[in-house]
Amino acid sequence: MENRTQTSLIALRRILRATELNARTLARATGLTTPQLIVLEIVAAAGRATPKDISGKAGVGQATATALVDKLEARGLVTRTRGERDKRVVWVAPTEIGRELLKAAPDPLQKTFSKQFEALPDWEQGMIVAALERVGAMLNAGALDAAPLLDVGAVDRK
Amino acid sequence: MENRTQTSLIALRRILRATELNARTLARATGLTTPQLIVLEIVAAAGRATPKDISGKAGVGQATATALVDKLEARGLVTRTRGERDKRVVWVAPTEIGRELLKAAPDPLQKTFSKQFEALPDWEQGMIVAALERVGAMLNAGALDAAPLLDVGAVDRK
DNA sequence: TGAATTTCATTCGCTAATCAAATTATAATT
DNA sequence: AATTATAATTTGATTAGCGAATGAAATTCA
Repeated sequence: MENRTQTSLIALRRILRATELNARTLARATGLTTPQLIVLEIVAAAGRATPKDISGKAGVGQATATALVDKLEARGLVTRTRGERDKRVVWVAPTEIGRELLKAAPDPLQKTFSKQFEALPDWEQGMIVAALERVGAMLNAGALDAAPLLDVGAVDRK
Repeated sequence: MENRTQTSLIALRRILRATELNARTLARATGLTTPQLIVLEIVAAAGRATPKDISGKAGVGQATATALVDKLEARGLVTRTRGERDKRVVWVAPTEIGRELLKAAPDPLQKTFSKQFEALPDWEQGMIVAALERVGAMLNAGALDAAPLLDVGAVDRK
């Protein structure tokens, strides 16, 4: 593999690691787990959301979304309300406490990044945006590739 | 927040999302979960490793490392051997099957990325490397380099 | 209209990951 | 010899997540 490819992959991994660490820190700081926090953010950003919305945006199954909402509801961070028009749906909305929690625990990584990014000269900001978008496009291009299925052997059970 | 900052954050999220999807795809393809795959890669890259090594490199607790090694051992992908010199330690080493699994399941995301990256004109490659490193540095500015638990699944092999 | 189908949310049963604390065995130190 | 340190494991708990099944409501269609 070429040197530059290697270098770029390493750089990418550093970025991923930083975000992973950040997620854990944030989780500890708020007393919520990362998926719970994500759900709360989705709900707060949208004003209200159904479990189905949440499931789609958070990238988890509906059952999991329900379970996560359970946790948040138990902590008084969100409320559930049956839909008026369509009684099958449940609207999940943040409580005041939920909103305040998000406000009080702003993403430190995002903050750090924003601050530094905004201090960069114009040309460099442009370069970074272009590069990130390029990389994102490249990574998403492969998302549709079929997964090579391997015969790893039977799944063991005890 | 400025527009460009916003744009760059969105681009970053797209990258993260792609890697998450990739981890799941990979997990399905190999029949292993992401943490299991990471452990196998660590072990294979080093030739052999103790649970403590694994714990450090994967960024999980020792108990978790032991549990993950259990799974891999049950599937015949790694072996455990007591240390000769120091009988407290356990050396975890990949089996032939384990090595072959890794060889047969190259990271699809990494592959896609590499292929496209290498097709880029020289100046653009340079730009991307520079931008990624810049971003990595910015994100890591506050954080300590501690736990490299990556979704991307590949530990450097040179 | 009434029956079949679809759509949502939830529940249930199960597996995986993870940690902290306790335990066991071995090594090193005093 | 006794103490302390280190390595791995076991134990007990929580969280996340999936898939299948269930129930309720809306929609389609005959």
